[in-house]
Amino acid sequence: MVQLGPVPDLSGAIDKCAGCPIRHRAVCSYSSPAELQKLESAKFYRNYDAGQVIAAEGEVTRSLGSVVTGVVALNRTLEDGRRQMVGLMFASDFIGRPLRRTVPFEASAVTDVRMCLFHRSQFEQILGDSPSLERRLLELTLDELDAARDWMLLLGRKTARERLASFLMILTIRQANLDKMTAQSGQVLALPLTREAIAEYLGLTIETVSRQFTALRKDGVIDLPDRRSVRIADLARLQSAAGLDQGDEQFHALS
Amino acid sequence: MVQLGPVPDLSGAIDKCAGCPIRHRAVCSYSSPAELQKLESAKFYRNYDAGQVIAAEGEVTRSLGSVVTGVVALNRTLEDGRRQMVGLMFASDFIGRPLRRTVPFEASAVTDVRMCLFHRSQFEQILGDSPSLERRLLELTLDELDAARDWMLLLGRKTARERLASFLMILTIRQANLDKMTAQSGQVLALPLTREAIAEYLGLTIETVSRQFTALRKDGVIDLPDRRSVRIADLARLQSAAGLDQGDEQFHALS
DNA sequence: CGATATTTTGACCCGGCTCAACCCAAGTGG
DNA sequence: CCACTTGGGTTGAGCCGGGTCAAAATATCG
Repeated sequence: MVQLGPVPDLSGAIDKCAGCPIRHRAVCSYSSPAELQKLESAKFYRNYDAGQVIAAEGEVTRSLGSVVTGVVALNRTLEDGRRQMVGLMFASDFIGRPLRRTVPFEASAVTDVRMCLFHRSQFEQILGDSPSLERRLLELTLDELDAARDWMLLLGRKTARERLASFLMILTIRQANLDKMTAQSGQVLALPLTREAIAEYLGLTIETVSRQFTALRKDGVIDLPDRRSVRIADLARLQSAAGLDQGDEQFHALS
Repeated sequence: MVQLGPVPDLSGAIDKCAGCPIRHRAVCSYSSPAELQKLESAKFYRNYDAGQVIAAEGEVTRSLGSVVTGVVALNRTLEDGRRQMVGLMFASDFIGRPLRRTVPFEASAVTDVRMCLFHRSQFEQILGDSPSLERRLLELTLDELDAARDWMLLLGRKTARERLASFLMILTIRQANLDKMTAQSGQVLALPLTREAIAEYLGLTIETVSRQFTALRKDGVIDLPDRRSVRIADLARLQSAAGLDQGDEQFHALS
């Protein structure tokens, strides 16, 4: 089902940073042309199929880099198999920790994924004399920490309904921002995650996620045109179902 | 009950960095003597009483800095009052986000606390031309992100018993490291947190925390000499009660 | 069109929450 | 010195939201 190990697909290794779709938001977005030159010669691309494991839990990783397209999930697992997602990375997000040998979680491709990668030692070397790279990495890490803290509130205190509504709100706002629009009722979301992945994100079971989808639909908050899309029928009610009324900071900080 | 606002206690503003107890672990630990000079002239100390709010949720903060002594909790709150702790900071941990105007959580002193602070604008300026400061801040932020992810696993998937055992393990290892020892059975912990704060940390109610303390005691895993201390009667069983067997990465990464 | 995986729905159960009472130590004032 | 208060902690009884187990419904794919 799930294929292990990276596929050494080097197609597109000749791509230029200049035309890169994540050029203005990724870790390299503050880099000068000179720095970009160094990064450009060090980088390489790799593609992963949906479901593929990018890095196993505890594995010694030799490379790290940015998501160019697609969605990557980070998961932690208990011995008995209980799994909790601890990170969900979209285009321009940076995966892999400089200054650390291993990753304490599993990274897997949720959709087909294209990564822009560096060998760790090489990246750390460039990082060492590139303050702009380091500054951007610090910013990205702070953003992730904020997201993790919102997520902790969700996991620790919210009901199943609030969790699912929060998740849909996050996706809605994110997509609206990407489309340079404001979120609004009628908006249609393409869900990149399976029910199982959503359950892992929310700290619930698949069954509960499914029931809450049904409940939100019956309440007229959302429509479910098909299994992989959601139409936001009533954004205001979705937001209040998420346990956050307007004016809350969370949904402004999602870049 | 809880006193709002910072107490302008400037006692000890003349302290030198050289003799600082957190000199070798805080954000300044990589700084050269020249950089330290700049930091030294910009810093100031402030003390807070146990229970005092250091920064309110959403407040525009004008300063940020390191915990010198004591323990600080970061909490997020839902409209209806449900609270979840999202950060627990000890000596040498850094609080406050450079490059951000507001904090999205409440910071409050769990014990009496002493902070080494900087005005935000001044700190950001120094940060701008001090790669060693920025490097250390990145490391500290990455460490916090790791801790946040472990915490998410706890909140999303662990039982009440596992949560409390995990919390006690974390405190045990942290204290052992501070004492330059290895954690072991017989070790006695001074709990800095009330039952309420522990419940906020663990995403549980006070009652459940109390019941789990009793259960662990009855099972011979811990002793409770008094309400604010715990004796680790059987470290191995505590560890397995935490849902992590030996060899797990988590308890090595706690600095 | 089977065959397999994903999702939904149903029935039942249980761990942790709620509500309430009680305990205990540390003030506090008469 | 003692009655009373106050705040934190513990314990008990009962309930309920979300988990578990099972089966049906609905994709998806050779």
